[in-house]
Amino acid sequence: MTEQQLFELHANICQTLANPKRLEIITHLRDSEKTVSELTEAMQISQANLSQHLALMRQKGIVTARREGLNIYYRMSNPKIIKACDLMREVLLENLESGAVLVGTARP
Amino acid sequence: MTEQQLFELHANICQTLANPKRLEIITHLRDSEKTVSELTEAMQISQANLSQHLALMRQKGIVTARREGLNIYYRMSNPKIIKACDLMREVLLENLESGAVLVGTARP
DNA sequence: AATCTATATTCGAATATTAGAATATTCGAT
DNA sequence: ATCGAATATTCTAATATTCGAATATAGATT
Repeated sequence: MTEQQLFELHANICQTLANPKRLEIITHLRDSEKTVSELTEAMQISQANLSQHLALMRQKGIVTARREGLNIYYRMSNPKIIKACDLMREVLLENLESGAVLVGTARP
Repeated sequence: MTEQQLFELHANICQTLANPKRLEIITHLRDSEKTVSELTEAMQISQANLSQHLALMRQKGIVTARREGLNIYYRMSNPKIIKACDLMREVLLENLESGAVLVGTARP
């Protein structure tokens, strides 16, 4: 495992966090596991699209799933992810307060 | 500023970290500022491409730059970014040890 | 076994990102 | 003012991501 490969895997994790809906999923899973239905109801997103995001997060090891009857419960697989997100959010808020311009989703 | 907008800006920060070269830049800037030349020599990357990455990181508030004569020194704008990266790296290493499959840059 | 409910997968078009190539800018020295 | 060194920008083709639409699967219920 070269350092370059580690950077690539690390970038993969960041990439998985780099989506507003997935970040919202993470905040919903912050304190407790949730079913897909619960998430669908809590968010403004289609069930299919939510399932796509969850599949991606599963494959990257961000969340884990367990089935219970018809429902599938998702939870964060590692609380450090939440910590990392919190830190980035702090940075964001500090930058906003200091008047930095961070708008725009397209490449600047 | 709605919660949705915050998620988008947050995703923007994650997106900016979601590239192996940019993560490598961050590790090079971990302890001290560096000039573009120093970074170009330390990494396997063209000067033009490095400059592109630095511009993106500047615009997202990840790094800041100061000129001194011909050289431009870059440094991390907020140590919390480094902390967040460290946490994600820890998660990555833990996942690797537990045998998770996280390979592949393409969409899984 | 037929059916219903919850969830997942596949496909495709629109959009975004990446890195190389070429070129431009900025500053210091002569 | 011109030149050279350091850095930045623009353009572009290749590649990757996103989300809706349609469809598929797994388990419960009758």
